[in-house]
Amino acid sequence: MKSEDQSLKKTEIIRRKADFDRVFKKGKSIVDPFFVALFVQNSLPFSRIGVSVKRKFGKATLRNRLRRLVKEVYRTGKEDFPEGYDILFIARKDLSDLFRRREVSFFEIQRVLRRIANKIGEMPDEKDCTFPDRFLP
RNA sequence: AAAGUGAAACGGGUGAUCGCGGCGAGGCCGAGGAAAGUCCGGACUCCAUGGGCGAGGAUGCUGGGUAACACCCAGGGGGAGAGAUCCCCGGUAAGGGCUAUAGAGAAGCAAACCGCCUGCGGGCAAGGGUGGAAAGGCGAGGUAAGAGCUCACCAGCUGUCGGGCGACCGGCAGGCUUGGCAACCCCCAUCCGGAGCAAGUCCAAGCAGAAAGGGUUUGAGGACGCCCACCGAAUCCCUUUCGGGUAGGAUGCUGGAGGGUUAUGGUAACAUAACCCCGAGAUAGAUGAUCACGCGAACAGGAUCCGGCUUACAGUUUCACUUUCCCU
RNA sequence: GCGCCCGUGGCUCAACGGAUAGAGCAUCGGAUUUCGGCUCCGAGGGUUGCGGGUUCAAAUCCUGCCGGGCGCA
Repeated sequence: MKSEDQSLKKTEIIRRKADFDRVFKKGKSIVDPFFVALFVQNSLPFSRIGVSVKRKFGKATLRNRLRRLVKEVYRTGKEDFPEGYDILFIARKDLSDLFRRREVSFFEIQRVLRRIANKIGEMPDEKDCTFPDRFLP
């Protein structure tokens, strides 16, 4: 997959409850001031993302905006993210505070998510399982 | 022109690039006035069905509108304001309860602290004082001093006559008078069966219930309780306990008490008719991002659907009206 | 989508509609002690979550918001 493909289909978003449960239960975590990222391998030739936003984060418009920004960052920069993972971003309180003051732009979310994506790629103990999964349907 | 009152409308434009959801699939459509809070009212679905009583709840001036409402329109009374206008609304001579402190006395044959009068037995409720409230108000007559004791006016009550569908309004007469709180219980009138789209229906997958106890054709049980009718079960019903599985898909799911224009009826809310229009259907949940145009800034994102109410809201526009000032 | 509860000093809780909203812990000051603790005495600290209403009078009653918690499907 090359960077020309900037579409984001339904299948590239974590939707089923079982998938969410799997990430929550088995996923490894990366902690950032704005997000906690959980990720796990998904036996697919591409990655899927999900966003978890608590009701306490803000009102519905704010929660929707965060989801859209995260999806937009992933869509326009898939080459920055490793393939074959389910990645779940959980918004933290510091981000909520900034959101309420409207001090968060697309580029800041992009910067933060790229930083997290690089860390996922660097995780050493995951490499063992990466290759066999590529031959699965 | 200034100050103000009341209605109503708009509320993120244009272009480029990359994207998202739906469907009859190169096309078209794709969040709001509040989508919100979930405070009311319905539609719809299930509880087998019908009726009565009760409990509980809601509403509360009158008439009308509506599917219905706690909403809307018109009217009545009271209050605030200079006015446009705004706010409030059943019953206290059915009963019970509460009215602290202060005060002589706080709810009915009232009471006498200071006081007024006196024939020293007593009489009085005008003045002072207390209080949110002192048993009609105010003025005159009257008297030893006083009092609806008498009279005029005003308020209230009862009766009566007239107007209005009615709430009420107006006139006359009477006897002289009844504190406040029902957003305390209560009374009266009217209305309401219960649960909710995670309702409900179908398909697929999966596990483990022929588990244990109790009940029942002498009627268990049947969605607030009771009663009547009715329905109703022997591997197949009801109930308690323990244990196990699923969290996928379809349907409900959007064309409706729907909008717009015109005409008619009505003071109006609204109703009726004709013609035209079709405007989301997701399910970790679709509208976004970047750039340019000087800035792009409110509250805020559908989840079964409608009618209201309430709350939030940058900026802007329109209409009607009031008061004051100036000019013609 | 429904149903229910709570909000009072820094914390945990009281208060038939009636006086200056109380109690314990905590805080501060003093006494006691060589010092500290314990103990004793005293003091400060409240928009009763916010707004409007009923009432002579509201933490209490009614109502609209705000915040928090619980239960059912």
